[in-house]
Amino acid sequence: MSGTEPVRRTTRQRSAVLAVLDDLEQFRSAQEIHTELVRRGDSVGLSTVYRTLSALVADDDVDTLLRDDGETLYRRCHGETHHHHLVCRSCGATVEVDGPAVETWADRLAAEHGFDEVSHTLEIFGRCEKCRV
Amino acid sequence: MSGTEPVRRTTRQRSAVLAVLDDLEQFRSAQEIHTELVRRGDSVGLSTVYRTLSALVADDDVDTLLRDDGETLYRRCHGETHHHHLVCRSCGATVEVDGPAVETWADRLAAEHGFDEVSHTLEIFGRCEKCRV
DNA sequence: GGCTAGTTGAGAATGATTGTCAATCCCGGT
DNA sequence: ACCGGGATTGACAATCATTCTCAACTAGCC
Repeated sequence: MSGTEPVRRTTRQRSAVLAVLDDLEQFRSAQEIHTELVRRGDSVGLSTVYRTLSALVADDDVDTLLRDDGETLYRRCHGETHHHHLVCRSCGATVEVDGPAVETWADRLAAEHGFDEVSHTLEIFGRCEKCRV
Repeated sequence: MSGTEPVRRTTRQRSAVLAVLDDLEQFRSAQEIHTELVRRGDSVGLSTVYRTLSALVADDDVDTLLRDDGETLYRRCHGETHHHHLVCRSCGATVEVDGPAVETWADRLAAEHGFDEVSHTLEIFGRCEKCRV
């Protein structure tokens, strides 16, 4: 079903958002990305930032992360496959990690309890070396 | 530091919120809990619902869960210790699960990358038996 | 150069959550 | 039972991220 990715035109705004994402290594909120665009003098409407990010997520070009306060963070990821993140709470530095054992554990557990269509979220937060006092 | 839990008085409102939490087996949003209170004719101000839930979370009497859309869900849990949840996406039925291997894996991984003050979030979503078509 | 459907953006709307602050209530002391 | 004061409440405003609206704009194609 589908596979018919809706056509995405190449616009100045879309390119600008992608440029910011490519430059930033950390997870950033839509608001922060918008601010960065303004700072660069390459201003893009806030609505457009949200729309573009949603499209990128739908196309699996960007990863998302839900912060404790419910705000959504975005980041361009390198790994093609499913992976998790080890994120620094202060600076946002991110390490992509695999957790094959966790995946199978979660699936088996769910199956044992009669659940199907299983998915899971797993993120690790901490403080990286550079952010120690 | 601290240990001095601020005193919590016993009020009608606090009891009402706890009563609802005890009756419900699933994760529920603050808004839903507020609505349920009104339905019971045991109305409590929305601010108070939020305040009470925050206090309960601070006292480790209630567990929270962040839904995909960023809304916070609350539930009274039985396990004393740290645990995770297997939650049904349609009906909210919840199974409390342990994941000792995951804990150590996460901690070791974080340490290897020079992170400290590590915490993590892990929730499993699926569709329970009763909710199959 | 035009056509047209996808795209944009300013601002309004939504919805959860938090802040304000005067009125009210719990509870230990009396 | 009666006080007094600090904890608690609640109606409402304020905040904040995110989504919606819709007229104006533009990329890609003839």
